[in-house]
Amino acid sequence: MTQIPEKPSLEGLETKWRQRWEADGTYRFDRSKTRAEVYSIDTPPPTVSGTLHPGHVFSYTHTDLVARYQRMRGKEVFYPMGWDDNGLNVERRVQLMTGTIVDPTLPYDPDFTPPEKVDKKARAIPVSRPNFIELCEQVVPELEHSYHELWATVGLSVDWDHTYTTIGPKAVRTSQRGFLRLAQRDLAYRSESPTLWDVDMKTSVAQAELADRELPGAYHKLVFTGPDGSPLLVDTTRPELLPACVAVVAHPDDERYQPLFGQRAVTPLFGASVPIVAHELADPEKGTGIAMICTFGDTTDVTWWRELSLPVRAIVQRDGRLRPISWGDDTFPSTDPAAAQSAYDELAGKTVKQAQARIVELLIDAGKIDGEIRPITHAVKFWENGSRPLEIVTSQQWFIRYPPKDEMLARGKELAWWPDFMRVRFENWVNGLIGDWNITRQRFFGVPFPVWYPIDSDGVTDFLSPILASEDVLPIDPTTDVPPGYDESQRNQPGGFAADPDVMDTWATSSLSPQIVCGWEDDADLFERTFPMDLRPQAHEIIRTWLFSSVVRSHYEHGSLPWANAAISGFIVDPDRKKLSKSAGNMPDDPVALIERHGADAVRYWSANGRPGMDMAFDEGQMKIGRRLSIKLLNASKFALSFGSTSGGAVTEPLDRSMLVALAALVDDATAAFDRYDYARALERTESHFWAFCDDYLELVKNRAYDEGEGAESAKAALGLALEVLLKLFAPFLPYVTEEVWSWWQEGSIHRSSWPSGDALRAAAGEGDAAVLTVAGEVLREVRRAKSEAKRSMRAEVERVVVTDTAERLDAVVLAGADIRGAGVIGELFMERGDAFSVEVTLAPEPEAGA
RNA sequence: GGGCGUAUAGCUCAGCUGGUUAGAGCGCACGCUUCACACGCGUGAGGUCAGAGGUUCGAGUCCUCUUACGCCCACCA
Repeated sequence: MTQIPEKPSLEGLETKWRQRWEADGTYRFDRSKTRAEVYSIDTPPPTVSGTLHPGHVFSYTHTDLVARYQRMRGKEVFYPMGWDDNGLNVERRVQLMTGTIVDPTLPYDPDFTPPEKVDKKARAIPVSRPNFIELCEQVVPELEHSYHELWATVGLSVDWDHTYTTIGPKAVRTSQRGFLRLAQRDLAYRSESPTLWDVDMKTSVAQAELADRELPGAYHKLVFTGPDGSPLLVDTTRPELLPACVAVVAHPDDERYQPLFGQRAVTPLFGASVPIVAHELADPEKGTGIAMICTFGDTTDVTWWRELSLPVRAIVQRDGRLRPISWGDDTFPSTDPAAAQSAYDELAGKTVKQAQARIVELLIDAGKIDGEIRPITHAVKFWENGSRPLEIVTSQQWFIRYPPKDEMLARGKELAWWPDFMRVRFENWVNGLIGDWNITRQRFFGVPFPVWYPIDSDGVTDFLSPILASEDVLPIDPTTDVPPGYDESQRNQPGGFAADPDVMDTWATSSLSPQIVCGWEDDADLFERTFPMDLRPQAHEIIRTWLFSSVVRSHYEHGSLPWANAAISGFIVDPDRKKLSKSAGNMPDDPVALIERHGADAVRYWSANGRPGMDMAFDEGQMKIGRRLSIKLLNASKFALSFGSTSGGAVTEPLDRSMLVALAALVDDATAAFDRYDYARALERTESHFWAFCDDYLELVKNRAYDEGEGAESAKAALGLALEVLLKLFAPFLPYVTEEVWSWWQEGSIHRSSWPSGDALRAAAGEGDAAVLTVAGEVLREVRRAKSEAKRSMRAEVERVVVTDTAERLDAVVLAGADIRGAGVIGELFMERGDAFSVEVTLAPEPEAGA
């Protein structure tokens, strides 16, 4: 207990209590508790590659509100934090921060240090893969530190002893183990197939990471030669893929082309004879109604290629340039190989974009473009963070088989969604899934596949007979570790082995976050106490990725959901309802500045107004209100305590009992709301109750509390009880100011105290009647109105007040009569029976000025 | 094109299973140095609840359609 300050203030509370909580281990997880006593939270590991913005604070606060509520309800809360430092985004960030780029052919340079200042205009410095990983490992902890600082200041009640990273040894071991188990059950398999490919990052990209962007393009009407030698017009937006054309396709019902099906057409410039085929995905409305199928221009090409069993004529390399090709063989047939070769030589080595420009010139020169080129705008697939459109290349990839859709949908039904309608997003995604989950990334800073491939005596690597690492040696890196039965000298040698060169998709690791934090196989004791978890809080935009893939992994490994509840937060929008983003230029100040300006509690207050699943406008005005509320709590508490609280004393006065009855209803309401993850309602109810408590009850009771005797004792006991309950109800939202006030008169941390009980309050209130305070407040309001209209001070004396009302309500007025007279400075208080409530106020004459 | 959500005072939002004159805070206006708080207190003025139909004794609340916005999915020749 400390002295109540003369002038209570919010300044410095964050630093003071942060340190104290840390020193006392207030939020440390007690792992002696059983599963039933534990509430475990699968925190989203923020990706350290980005920058923190108010949206992060918004949603992470929501989780903390739940954590604090559950803790006060008596649950032992398991609330770790993770950092997502794995993946393509981190690599990109490190590349930019250090001005480097990986060249895997370079040897490790132990003396390499990145430049002090990165010259953004200069070419990136090529570094070896081990050097680059070193850079990542240096940069990432710096990023993590700034995140930790922010979260601690925001007041997240995280147990920092359980922090994990998605690239740390624990995470690598867990994801390698998860992978091996799936591979052993043939649920993970390796296959060569067309894959969406980012030509800048030179890696494949999963369906879940795609984003469409509108790009300008143009229809070119290419002149093919039809079966009878007449022109066959084929519209395309990708003329540069003409050399990769393997067929032309029209809708089976399209009468214009029905006679041609089964015959062949010849491509312009290259003279390749291709079949004319039918498929229902061909749209008679688009272009000329007949399309060329290229390997591969888009995912529809992949579908056609697969379903129509067409050959592969791949021309785009992994760097996005056209590869050299010799025309005239079986793969690239031509009626005029020499002409085809000379045309193609103009394109080889060029980027897709350059090749397009050149081939259009060639086609025009050859008279093979019919009519005008018609510019259009169309959606093109990008990697969500990429800068050039994705291409499709074929390569070796690891895939995870998806479970049958009905099993996945059943899991979605089993999960409690807050709000419930978010389940639909999950179901939409499951129903739209095509193919399996490609978990391979051709990157460097990630979780390596714990796999090698044998090389036969002719030096040919057998990618279809992977050598799996054994679980007990994990984590491993196959590029430095050696498979059983081999030694290092056999690496990349005939008769030896080759390491799997790739790393896992970031979601292949993140999907195991429950297993990572709960200590799957590594810490069976912890796992038993925490898994399956209670809550997955996350944003709705990653339902299709993180939530979905986590459900799949847990379904396979444990035959259960990874958690019982999913709380889906909305995000912040600007006043025009646009999503906040740096690119849109509507990003407000960074969270650190907001906290400095308004205080952590105030920023939390604003966050807490966002109900689960609802987007909310960014509004600093709300933070100001939160700050005002915090200050009010300080002052009102100081006032309530200034009478000397007698906790546990008897509450005997009708007004006091009435207040407690109303408070009990509030507790019930707030508790029920929290149980539905509706923290926003709990706050709103508590807040409005608290202001009414200050305006009416404190005013009504203070004269009596200043006195002595039974009435005063009742007031003090009621004030103490009410303050304790109100502080507890506010504690999840305003952890700093409530802890400060708590420390003035209570032992221990409020955040480890027990959540209030409505029944206990009702027991203390005895025969309380909520109407007493309500009616007293209404009478008081009328008296104030009279004073306000007379432009008199609230302290102005009132000669007499006549209250007209029903008998019942007049009884309530009688019970609070003395308190009303005191609060209103009323001489005489009369009552008259009537049908409607009215109050007649006669003010005392205004004292002479200067008297 | 399909799905989900949102639309209530100038602004940010409540309004739970339909029930008397639609609420709060901010902002605004007018007042008040009231011994917890001027980072305050009091009082007040602001709304055909997006639009059109319908169900009902009764609709902001339920149904249908429309409009606007947001998100997810699909399309991408």
